[in-house]
Amino acid sequence: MGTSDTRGTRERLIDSTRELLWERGYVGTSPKAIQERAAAGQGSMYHHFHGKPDLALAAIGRSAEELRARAEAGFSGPGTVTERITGYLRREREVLKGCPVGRLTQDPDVMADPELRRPVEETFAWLTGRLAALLTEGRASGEFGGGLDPAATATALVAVVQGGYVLARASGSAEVFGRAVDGALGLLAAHSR
Amino acid sequence: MGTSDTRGTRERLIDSTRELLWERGYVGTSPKAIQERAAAGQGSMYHHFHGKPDLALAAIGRSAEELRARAEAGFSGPGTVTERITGYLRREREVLKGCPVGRLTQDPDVMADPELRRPVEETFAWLTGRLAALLTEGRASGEFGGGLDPAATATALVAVVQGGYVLARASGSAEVFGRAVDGALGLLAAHSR
DNA sequence: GTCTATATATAGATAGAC
DNA sequence: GTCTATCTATATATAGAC
Repeated sequence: MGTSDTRGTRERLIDSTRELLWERGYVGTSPKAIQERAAAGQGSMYHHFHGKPDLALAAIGRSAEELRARAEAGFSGPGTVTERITGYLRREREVLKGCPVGRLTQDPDVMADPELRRPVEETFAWLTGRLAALLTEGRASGEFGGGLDPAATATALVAVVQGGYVLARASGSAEVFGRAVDGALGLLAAHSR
Repeated sequence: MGTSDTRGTRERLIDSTRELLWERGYVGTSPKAIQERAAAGQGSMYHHFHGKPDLALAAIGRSAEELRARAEAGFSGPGTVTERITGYLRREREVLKGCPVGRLTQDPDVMADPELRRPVEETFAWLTGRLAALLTEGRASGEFGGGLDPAATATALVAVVQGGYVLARASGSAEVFGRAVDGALGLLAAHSR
């Protein structure tokens, strides 16, 4: 994320909030911790933002945007649908840190606030829809059999990624994430022609 | 869970801690909130438990035990392997509340404490192993093709459940969980003979 | 824009009376 | 076993000087 000194206080505050939300969640993140990590004072933080929720909104929006951009980069690249989906699933991730957006679904205060919740909801709706479109494309081109349900399969694939993070964190091993993905790809392969 | 008055203070404290850990996580759960929900005083809580971590340990152990028992009930029942796995995946769940054990993987203070973490780790190791054994059984009996990788597939299935919770919470809709499960079962069906 | 002072509420406990 | 008092640290700000 690059919390460099040249970024300006406002940006550093957003970055440090993103990191802390990722590591500790919303309830576990205090203004003081944000300030310390950003090397900013109390006054600076409350000058640039109205408070913790306001800062969290900026941070969550940024993380959601980044997730989307990274995924889209893989989806719209070259290759068959299977190749692009495989690339997305096998892309390098900081698996043991979990998903910076997905983890927010476990934060009651985030989910209770419509403003904070929206980016989370939209991110997964977009991601699932995008994968479903790819699968539809693959079915139309004959890459997959007609029995494949694009919407359900797309949802399952996104779930494997999110669940893969959970299992990796539970076991303390990034390999488990790879195993979940391999399992999903193995099943998907059975649907190929 | 039944926080009835007849259960004894100690049990009520464990129950209310389980509920709060489920709803708000470890960091988001205060001793005061636990006491209020259990209708127990400060003194009672610290008489029965050494503090928040001690109480959390009892609560997490109980939840892990319950998850395991419920899963095993479905796994060891009658029917083909596919039927039993389908039964497990489609079993009724409080989907929008998330998984009481899986959500703990997002709690940094739980994962940082080896004692609190162990039940979480063991639960998913057991669950994945148990499903892998079932899939191996199904492959041996010819229910699935030889190309199916039991360990990877089992991991993917557990991930679909955990990720299904995440997506359901993100969208605010329990249906999404069912869609993820349907997608996984659709893929698994392609591996059947 | 940033800093320091100040303020209220809650977290997470300990001590000792009953 | 349970209750009340007390305690220190932190959460989450606001106010006003510089």
